[in-house]
Amino acid sequence: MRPSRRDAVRNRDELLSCAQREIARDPRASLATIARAAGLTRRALYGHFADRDALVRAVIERGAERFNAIALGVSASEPLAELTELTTRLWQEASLVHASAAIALEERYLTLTAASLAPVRARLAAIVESGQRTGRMRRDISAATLTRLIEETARTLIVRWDEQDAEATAQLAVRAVLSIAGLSWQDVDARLSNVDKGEAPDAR
Amino acid sequence: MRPSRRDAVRNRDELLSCAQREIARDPRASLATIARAAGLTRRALYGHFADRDALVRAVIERGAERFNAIALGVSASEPLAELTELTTRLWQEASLVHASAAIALEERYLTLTAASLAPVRARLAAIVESGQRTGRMRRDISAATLTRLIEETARTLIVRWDEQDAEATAQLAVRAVLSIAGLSWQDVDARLSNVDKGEAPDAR
DNA sequence: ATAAAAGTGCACATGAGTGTGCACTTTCTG
DNA sequence: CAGAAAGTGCACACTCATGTGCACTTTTAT
Repeated sequence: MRPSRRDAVRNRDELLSCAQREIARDPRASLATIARAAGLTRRALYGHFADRDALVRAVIERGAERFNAIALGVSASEPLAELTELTTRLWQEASLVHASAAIALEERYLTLTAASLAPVRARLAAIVESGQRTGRMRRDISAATLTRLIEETARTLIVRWDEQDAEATAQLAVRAVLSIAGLSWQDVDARLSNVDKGEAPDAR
Repeated sequence: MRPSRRDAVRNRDELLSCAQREIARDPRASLATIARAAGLTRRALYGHFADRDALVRAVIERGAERFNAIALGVSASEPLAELTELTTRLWQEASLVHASAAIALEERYLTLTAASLAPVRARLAAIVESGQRTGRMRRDISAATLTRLIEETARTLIVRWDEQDAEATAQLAVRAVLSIAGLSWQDVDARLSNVDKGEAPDAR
């Protein structure tokens, strides 16, 4: 009655990351596909997860940890810089964002997915609040709506841009998000041209 | 051997619009669901369309006509006004945009969906070209990329905003699109405050 | 009113995905 | 090495959606 085996732990982990990847590619990836990607049989998968539902929930909870790490990892001197950093970090986790967006399409996982995204959402809401308060972000839209708008914009860019040039696309996402935040394109461009400058002009 | 019956034509049309609506709601709506929504049996549906594929293609082609009408219907004195009008018109066809986005998720219909969207895309590309040429839209992003970016932004707003207040949401979509086009939020706000003014300030 | 068109209500075959049982083999781990 | 844990390979039952056949009823247009 030994507790567990190391390779089993590895396999479980492999199943989770393969599930995330396959679901990101196709929201209704079959368990057979996922198991095969992890180098296992469909039957073996049931040794780790009771059913599809349990697997998906585990994937979501796994994502929640990384989202939490992302939320905690963002800190800059000023709201627009924080927004830039948050966008970039999320871009680096493209597959995770993609999977979480795909899973959230199913009514059944809406609540849990929202919970998993909570830390990032809270961080973004705080950034927006301080951005509006200090006059660096637009004020023609309420904080709640702007937060949602930025989230949707970032998600769209990350999920729907399969281009080859990752570097350029990440910067495109930042440009889009800063524009949505209220900056004119000249301000966006200036901000991204001299990245070394600590201080940046406000959105006026 | 009479050619057809009027109610049959009506039913076929009803099937098409119900299919569009149901697919907008859920991309994998079953034929039973669609037929029921149209007040028919699943069996009767097969009297109008050979199979699911034929139905979906008919839905796409039906959408193409309306997209074409939208593309032709947009004309204003100046690119940013045209962009505003195009966004508003697409917003009014939210269900169509929604369905077309859902259908395009399937590899199999990508080409046909793209063809159906071609007129609107061409119109948008022309607007962006003239917007950049006259200095009213951002120049830090290539015309092709900006066109795509605006399209994705508009689609996201239209598809993912199920709010109650249609008026406010339509305006939100316009604000987002104009911001993506390069305007500062103050310029966007000024432009939407006095709608009566024919001429508007450029994006500088 | 009547005949053809349209639609109903069943039954059936097919295919894909899920979840389980069971005998068997492989692979860690102490 | 020995034994338990993990995984394989198969069979099976179940569900859901698609597509077809056929006898039957309803509706429309002439």
